[in-house]
Amino acid sequence: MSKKKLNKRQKQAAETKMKIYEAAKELFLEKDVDDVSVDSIVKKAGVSKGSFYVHYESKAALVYVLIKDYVGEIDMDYKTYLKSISQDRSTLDIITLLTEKIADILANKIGHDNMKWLYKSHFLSSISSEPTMSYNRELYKMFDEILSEGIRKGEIRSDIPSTILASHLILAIRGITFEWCIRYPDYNLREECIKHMDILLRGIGIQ
Amino acid sequence: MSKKKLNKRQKQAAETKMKIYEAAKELFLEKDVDDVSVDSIVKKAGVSKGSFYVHYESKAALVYVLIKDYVGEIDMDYKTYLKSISQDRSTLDIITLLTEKIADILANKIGHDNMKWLYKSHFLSSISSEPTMSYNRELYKMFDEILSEGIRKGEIRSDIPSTILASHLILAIRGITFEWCIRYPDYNLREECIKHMDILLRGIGIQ
DNA sequence: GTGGTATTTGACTGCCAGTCATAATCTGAA
DNA sequence: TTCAGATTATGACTGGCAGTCAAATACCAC
Repeated sequence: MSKKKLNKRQKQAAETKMKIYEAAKELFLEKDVDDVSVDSIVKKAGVSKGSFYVHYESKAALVYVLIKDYVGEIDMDYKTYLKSISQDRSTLDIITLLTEKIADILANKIGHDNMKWLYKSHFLSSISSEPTMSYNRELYKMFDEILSEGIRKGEIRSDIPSTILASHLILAIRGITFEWCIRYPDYNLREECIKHMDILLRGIGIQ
Repeated sequence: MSKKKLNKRQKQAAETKMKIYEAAKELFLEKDVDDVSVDSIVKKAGVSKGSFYVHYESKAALVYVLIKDYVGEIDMDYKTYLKSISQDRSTLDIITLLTEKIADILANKIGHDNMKWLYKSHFLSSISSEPTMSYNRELYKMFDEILSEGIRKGEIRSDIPSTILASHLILAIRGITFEWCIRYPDYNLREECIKHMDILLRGIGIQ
């Protein structure tokens, strides 16, 4: 973790690894991950191909790290936004607003191409889905907190545990995002999120 | 469409094409589509590689045809089942039953490996998602019919058109299936479909 | 210093989708 | 019947890419 106490060799190695990471990051922003070869990464990074495989087990392993870091960043964005919402809103309002924010970030910050690739990566055995799918992901915790508070306030049905409800809501957003990835550009992510949530939230509210 | 009126050459060509189709079908049942090379298909079919590309533009084009045919078959299964359900059930019951049937077929008839590959194929630019995703797909029509009948009977909220509701329900099933593809085997498709539908159907019913 | 280790290098392997020049076969018009 | 042209079939070959490996280099600890 600490940058200190590295001898020259270790510094050199860390530098090489970082150069690969940064070069890959830039290239992946330019084009689809599948269209970026390891050769092009090492060329951009100014290191050899053999070096690449010393620092990363495979191309997929590098992509995994990039995704993991990026998901972490995104979840911080969500958290920051959530804190900025005034607390005296209804639970359903908060969920709706957060959902809209998520749709915005997916569509505008991350973008369709990257999202599409991310979803595809879930189907590649070489890349673990853990960073995005883990129930320990910050996103699940956020929804869980909102929902358990909603149950406490009597705004949300209490016959299903908040963690389960959270997983259903996130699953739904994922379903809509999946649909968006495929139907793009004939599909408005934000709009469809709102419409679908309207139905789903009626199903989790107190009737 | 008709088998007649083919001269010797055309018969021969049709035979070759069919041999490729059948060989591919068998191989894809044995292993993941990505692990089946064109070379292995033509070897099994007993034709040359060049011949393959006379009949199919690409490996993806062949897979497309196989998927299209298979989706057609599956939709017929759904339809047959739907007809077998007694008509005097409530709309919500019918939808629940149909959803369970779909989950059964996906999990047991098609199976996890094939479903995973099918979902992955949506992210390959070489393979069109049209057979599964088209709103003209038989599945959408079936849900639409059930829902519009439900609206007519006053069991389903009437502020959203039945076609839109149908798309939301199918999207939800797709979302759960997606989750199942990734979380397998730690995820029970049938069970989760039922639980999610329970919430969603509360949201589309008359309150 | 020096022996051993971490790091780097790039040519090489193996795999696979797709191509192409060539050959074999059939058809239909003359 | 004939044969020129069209269809279909062949398989060696190309190009691109992920990953390997033996050899070279640079560094560290003793």
